[in-house]
Amino acid sequence: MPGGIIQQQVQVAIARAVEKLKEQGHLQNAQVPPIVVEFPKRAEWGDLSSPIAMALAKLERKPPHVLAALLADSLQATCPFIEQVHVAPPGFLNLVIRPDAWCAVLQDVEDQRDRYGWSNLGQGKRVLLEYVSANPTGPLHMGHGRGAALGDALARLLTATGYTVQREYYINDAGRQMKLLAASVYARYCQHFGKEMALPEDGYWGSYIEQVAVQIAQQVGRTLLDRPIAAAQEECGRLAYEHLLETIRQDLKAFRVEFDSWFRETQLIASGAVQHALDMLREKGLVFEQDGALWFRSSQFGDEKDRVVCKQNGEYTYLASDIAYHYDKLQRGVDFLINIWGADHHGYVSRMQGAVQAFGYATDCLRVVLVQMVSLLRGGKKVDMSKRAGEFVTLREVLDEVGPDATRFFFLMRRADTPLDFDLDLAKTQSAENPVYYVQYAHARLASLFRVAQQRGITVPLVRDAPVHVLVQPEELKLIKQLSVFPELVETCAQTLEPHRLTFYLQELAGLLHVFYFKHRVLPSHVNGEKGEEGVVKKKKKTLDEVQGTAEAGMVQEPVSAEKTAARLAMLRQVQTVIQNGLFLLGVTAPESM
RNA sequence: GCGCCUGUAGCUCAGUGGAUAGAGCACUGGCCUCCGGAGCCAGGUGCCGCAGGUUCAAAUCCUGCCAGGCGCACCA
Repeated sequence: MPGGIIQQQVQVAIARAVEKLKEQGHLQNAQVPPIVVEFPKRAEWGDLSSPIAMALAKLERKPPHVLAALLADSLQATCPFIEQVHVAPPGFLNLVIRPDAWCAVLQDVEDQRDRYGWSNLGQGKRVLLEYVSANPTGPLHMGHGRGAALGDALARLLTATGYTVQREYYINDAGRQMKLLAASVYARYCQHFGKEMALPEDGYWGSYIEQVAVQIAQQVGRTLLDRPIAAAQEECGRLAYEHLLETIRQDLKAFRVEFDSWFRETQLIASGAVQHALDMLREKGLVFEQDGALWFRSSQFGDEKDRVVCKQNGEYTYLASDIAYHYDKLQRGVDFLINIWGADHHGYVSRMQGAVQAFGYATDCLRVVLVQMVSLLRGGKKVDMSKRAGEFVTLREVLDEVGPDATRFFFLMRRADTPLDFDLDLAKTQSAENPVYYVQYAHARLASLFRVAQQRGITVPLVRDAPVHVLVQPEELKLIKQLSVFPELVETCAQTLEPHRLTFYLQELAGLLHVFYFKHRVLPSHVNGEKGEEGVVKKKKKTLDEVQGTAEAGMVQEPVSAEKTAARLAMLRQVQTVIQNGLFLLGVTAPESM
């Protein structure tokens, strides 16, 4: 697993050292455990460390510190960029890297620019990513929004790591829910013209139903009033479906979430695909009749019990459609499927994986990401939402209130499988407390710095033209090290399907930048420039209290040479690139100014 | 009752076997004559739900229990 460019080199060096021990007969085992290289938790343990000796010790049944010492000697002797190697109990290898070696990271970022962090991990494997897939029976709510943000981020991450991604929205436009929608809208339509008509008891009560009914009334006038109820309802259903789906499309567009394909359940049924899928299962003996219904033997695949696929009344269940749908997806020549579902569907996972298996595919051809609930916080209190009464805050309302950037970032700040409290007030605040602004501000601040530099006639040099070896301050090295981890992080996010890690990474990176920026000057000061020399900023007498706030930083006394200015500008350009790349993968904009 | 998910600082949460477990918020006190103060610094808090086990090493893996959420339709 490729970490930063330095980590990779260290891994290679350790691997060579291990081979050498083998040749010298210190190791009996042919097997070499994975070579882990990581940042140690404490600065005094060096720049990088590896527990490799402990892993080897286990296989070799030798004391870890002995193996560690042997490896240390070998590394010390052969690796010019490793300044020192220490062995710490019980057998850690702690490495001090020559500070200027880290500059390779900056060159790496500059070479790859907006492709830094991208990789070919997926080797072009085809992934079909299905997300949102909300029923067209109402506007999108916050839960859908979370799924949308997650799906879009995953699509970006998977694309960036070398997968070929198709984004699909599955439209459940058949079945009971659509009938209820039709009846509900028809009732409101009739009521609009003063004709009495009761809403179905378990129908849709939301006020948006009335709005749709009014739209339909304007569209077709009174023409449906005289039609037989069944036909009129069907027509209402069709029109309502079109309106609601269009609303969903527009909401998603406003959220900057796009799909490559929209797949309709009714098409699946009409084409006979559902029947075909069930026939195939029947041939395998995985479908049987009982009590006048048709059942899928899902219990053979870890489900609690068998499930009905065709009801007594001859209609397919949603499961039948979904089985056919997943078969269809698998048949399209993809390597695996990813579904993003609401966590309330978790009981459904084993059934679908069963279906996948039933068709002869491995269970891991289908990965399901479950997304937990979203609650809205306003004024520190939860906003009541009753889906039954159709009273919930829609995604659109939140988008209008806080904008797509903050909304996306907030949805992605938590792991998918933990419930999310969405703090509306926090999402709207424009200060450091708001993580989105904190990160975006870092980007804008750099953009501003480069603008000022340009105004002063100072160009931002390329890394190869900059004296980057002068970057030795702790704040500088921390920044560079953080940049070096980015490609590995992107891969981890893609592999675990967990974009939230990226939000944490970006907050850390932004934090490191702000600290650096506070402590160190980049451009030559012109306050002191009255003497014509850039450099030392005037020291002012400080009280003890003030020293507490600013001291230790040492930034007030620091001279800014032309070299440092050039090196820092070159470095900060790369920081900006990585922030930009990271935000891009989350679908959040990187503003030049705010 | 069965299944899935979650229990980590006052709150919200990171931490895919490594060393003395972290961040943000909240609270307190500081820091702007110059590159964006939308920023920074300094203060402290933890039987990592509980109990066993595996391991040189466990918040992390296994088992059991406790608590919360969700699911257990011929609805989607």
